[in-house]
Amino acid sequence: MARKPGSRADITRPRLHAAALRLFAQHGFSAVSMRQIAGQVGVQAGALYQYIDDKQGLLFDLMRSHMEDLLHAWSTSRPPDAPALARLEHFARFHIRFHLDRADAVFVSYMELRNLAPAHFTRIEALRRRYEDELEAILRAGREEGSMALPDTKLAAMALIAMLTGVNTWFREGGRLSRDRVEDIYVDMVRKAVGG
Amino acid sequence: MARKPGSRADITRPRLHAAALRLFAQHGFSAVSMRQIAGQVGVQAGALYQYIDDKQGLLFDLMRSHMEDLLHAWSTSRPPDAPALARLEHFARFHIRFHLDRADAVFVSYMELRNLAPAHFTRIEALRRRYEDELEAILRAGREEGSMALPDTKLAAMALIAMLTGVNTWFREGGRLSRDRVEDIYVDMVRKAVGG
DNA sequence: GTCTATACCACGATAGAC
DNA sequence: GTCTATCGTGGTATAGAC
Repeated sequence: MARKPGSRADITRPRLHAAALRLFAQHGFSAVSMRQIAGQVGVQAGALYQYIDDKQGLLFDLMRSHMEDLLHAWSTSRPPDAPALARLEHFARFHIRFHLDRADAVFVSYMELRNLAPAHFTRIEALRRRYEDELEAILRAGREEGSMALPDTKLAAMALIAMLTGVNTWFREGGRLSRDRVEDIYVDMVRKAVGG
Repeated sequence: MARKPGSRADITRPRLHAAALRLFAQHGFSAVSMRQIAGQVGVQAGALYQYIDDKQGLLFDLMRSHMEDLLHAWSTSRPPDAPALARLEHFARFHIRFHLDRADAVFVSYMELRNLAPAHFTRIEALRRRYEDELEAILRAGREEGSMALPDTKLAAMALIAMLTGVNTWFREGGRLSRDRVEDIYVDMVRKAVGG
């Protein structure tokens, strides 16, 4: 599609998404005004409606992008064939890294679900469920192999994801522990937690 | 203090707290208006200012009550002297039960920290830290006893709390698993995760 | 202690000029 | 594609009657 003279959509759209994500993460969806977002982008509030249907649709776009990025990144990172414990370790390291790299998107995607319209909520939940299923498949494989002792793989998947995502709540770059060290310690706990 | 004729403060105050907690949990602090809260309480919005300084102070009161309830409940539930692994199991069961019983307060206290004034934030964080320290003390004892293998007790405490609190995000009463069964499965994972 | 009434301000979203 | 201007609504908080 030819770019019209004077068109700046390819600059403004990413700026809009970046500003909205940062502000929603910092103050919460309802606490942020379209005028605030527009101020960060460098346009007037009315101009934003070239890119969104309404404020709530903007939130949905941000969450969908995040979940699709997550699923895509995992699908290209996932190791093809390996023992389940190795795949579990790979998942844990992938999860921690991906989530630490996108703290704002993670925060918004977990905290603002209640501000989605029901139809949008359903679609985001389906994407999240697909990701949880990826972990659960590894745990089921481990149980079948006999390398993991798990009374309930669904519940274990939820427990492990909560634990791993929790890194985001306290980790600060430049703190007492490096990312790699944190990863190592979590991997150790994860492997032991599922062990037979 | 003598109760004036027509005074209904002892009815209205708890209703205010209950309504605010439920609405904040459901829609988010910023998305809820004083008029909405007043409607649930059965008074006009202006009347609420007999009980609060402002909306933000109401949020702080709710969070402080929750954290003080938590610390008090733990201090009366905590077993005096026992092996660290037994104390850890007791903590895990206490944590899951207490948090499932107060889903709204837990949700608000974790999600709305960003809406506290800095001075209030500091006080809530101090209370939360005291609770985390209770778990960390158990983990340190376990390491000294030799019953737990933990490279970093602070990090392990954060990981376990995130995992246990995560039950709130998916557990539904009357679902596939009973509370007791969920507790058992989590306790099993927690014990294994810290194991030597 | 609660009411009605209201001051004052900001919100999301749209219209029409450029 | 962005601007200015604005519509209609609803926000927090307060004042003063009862």
